[in-house]
Amino acid sequence: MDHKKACNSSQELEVRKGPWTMEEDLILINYIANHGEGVWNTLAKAAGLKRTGKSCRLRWLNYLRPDVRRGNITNEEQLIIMELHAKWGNRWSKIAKHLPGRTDNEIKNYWRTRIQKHIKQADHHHNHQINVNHRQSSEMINDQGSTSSQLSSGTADAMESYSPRLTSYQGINYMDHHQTNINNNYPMVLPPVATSNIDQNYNWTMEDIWSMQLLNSD
DNA sequence: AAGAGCAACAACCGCCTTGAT
DNA sequence: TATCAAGGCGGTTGTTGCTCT
Repeated sequence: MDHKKACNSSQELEVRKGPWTMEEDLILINYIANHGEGVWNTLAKAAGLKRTGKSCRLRWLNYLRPDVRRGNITNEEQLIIMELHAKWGNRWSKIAKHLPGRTDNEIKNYWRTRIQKHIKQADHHHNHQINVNHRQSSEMINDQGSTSSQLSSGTADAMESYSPRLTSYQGINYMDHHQTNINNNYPMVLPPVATSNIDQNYNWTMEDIWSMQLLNSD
């Protein structure tokens, strides 16, 4: 009795972390397809996933949802992001609502890794020019005093300063990138639904997985 | 060819809010 | 009204792949 209880509690404590495997993704997709979203902790247990509800929710919202758009942030989207960030600051989920298919996490990463970097570079360059030309008034230029709206005042500079590296980055085929991740991280054990489609040269995509699970669901 | 450094992204963490009891 | 669980959000970190030397 007590022993059984101890075993159960130790099993309950076993929580997986880190990258999701393809198996876990398929379990989550199938479960949501059949039972719907919501009550994530219960969902995680019921689906047999050794993940927290939070982890399941995040994985679904940011990655597995069929309507998630991935990669290739367009120039229009860039402008919207910069405009809305100037308006609202780091309200990523609010900004994401104005970019259909984009997630707050993706926008946040995009901002931090690219836009913010280029704005800082542009500000630095701008400040340097000002310091050279107007040393006496340099105390008026203060990085620490930059608010989000002030940062956004560097928008034009930032857009101008987008490096060739960024341009080439925009040309990256994200699905290829993702396929690489799948090949590296996911075990080569596919569920029965997928085995008939296994091809050594076939690159699996989430679209494939999603369409497969739709075909598989009754 | 190898390794160091960097960029990009996925995922986790902690805090806050909200809703149910 | 107080308490607790779940969800939502923003910040941060870890991992991976690419580029450069």
